[in-house]
Amino acid sequence: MPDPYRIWLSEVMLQQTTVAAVKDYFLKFTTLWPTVQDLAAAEDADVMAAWAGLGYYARARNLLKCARVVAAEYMGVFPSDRDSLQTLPGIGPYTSAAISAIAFDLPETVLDGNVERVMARIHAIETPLPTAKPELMALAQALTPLKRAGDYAQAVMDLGATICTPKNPVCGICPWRDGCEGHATGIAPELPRKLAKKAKPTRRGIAYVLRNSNGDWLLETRPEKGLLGGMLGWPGSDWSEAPVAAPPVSTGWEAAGMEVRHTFTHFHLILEVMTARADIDPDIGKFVPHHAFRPSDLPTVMRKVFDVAKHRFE
DNA sequence: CACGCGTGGGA
DNA sequence: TTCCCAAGCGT
Repeated sequence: MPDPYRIWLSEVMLQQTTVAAVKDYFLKFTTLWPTVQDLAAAEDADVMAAWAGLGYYARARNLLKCARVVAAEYMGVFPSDRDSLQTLPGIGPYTSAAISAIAFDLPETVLDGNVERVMARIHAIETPLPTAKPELMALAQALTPLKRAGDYAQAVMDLGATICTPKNPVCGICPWRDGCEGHATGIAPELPRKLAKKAKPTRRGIAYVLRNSNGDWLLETRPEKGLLGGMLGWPGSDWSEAPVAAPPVSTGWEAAGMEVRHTFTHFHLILEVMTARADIDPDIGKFVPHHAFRPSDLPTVMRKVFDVAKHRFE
């Protein structure tokens, strides 16, 4: 049997994330924390730092919560049934089915974006997502085998990731081409249809990068909830149309000269970067010693700020 | 239940 | 440059 801990970890990392992006993180996590008990015993800050750059940071917070529940209430043994799995933090309909099927060989139907796309195409479903989801689930259930449902699920997901791709599907080499109604009618590449998305607004903000005379960096741990929750970051203004400057100390701030641009799920952000050196005790955050500071512990937008600011201290 | 929540890569 | 995403979940 595959190690349920590793299946769970990989499935959570793969939520809305490509295999290429996950690979190194999976190796890092399994090296640092080989078992769910090891992960459960880890420091929050270490787990968040190890997750930095992978995005959707609520996944990391829930990952740790889940590990601690499994360690404390399940004696370190993951449950095998969907219903129990789905009560755990960060495990929803997709992940519970994937763990049941892949780790425990139970005949659960795994429905992710790949399976939705493959089902929509082979059955030529023109109903747009998310409306079509229940229909696609029923079609996926009808095809799920009683044996090796996990292998089957991974095969369909691999098909969706490599051949039945969102754009430019390679129908010429597809093993399901003959039975594919979408291919027969020539609309496969357009499926699944989706409702139009909202445009992303642009917000602005100011980030403050402060070092003291020891070379330590002023950073804050962001609140648990919300954007970049629980992650390290530079103190700054709010992010809005008209940000209100809020430097952590009153001193001679200088603009770094280059803006940082970053796009989140639902808005574009343009950050002005201000830098200063001062030994004033700040109200916000705390100085991280020079030797303990690793830019790789920061979420990507904060690492971009560092990349712009660091030249000011050379 | 619609929305908030990251990132890097490809077209 | 800009847009589209990719193995979803929580609220």
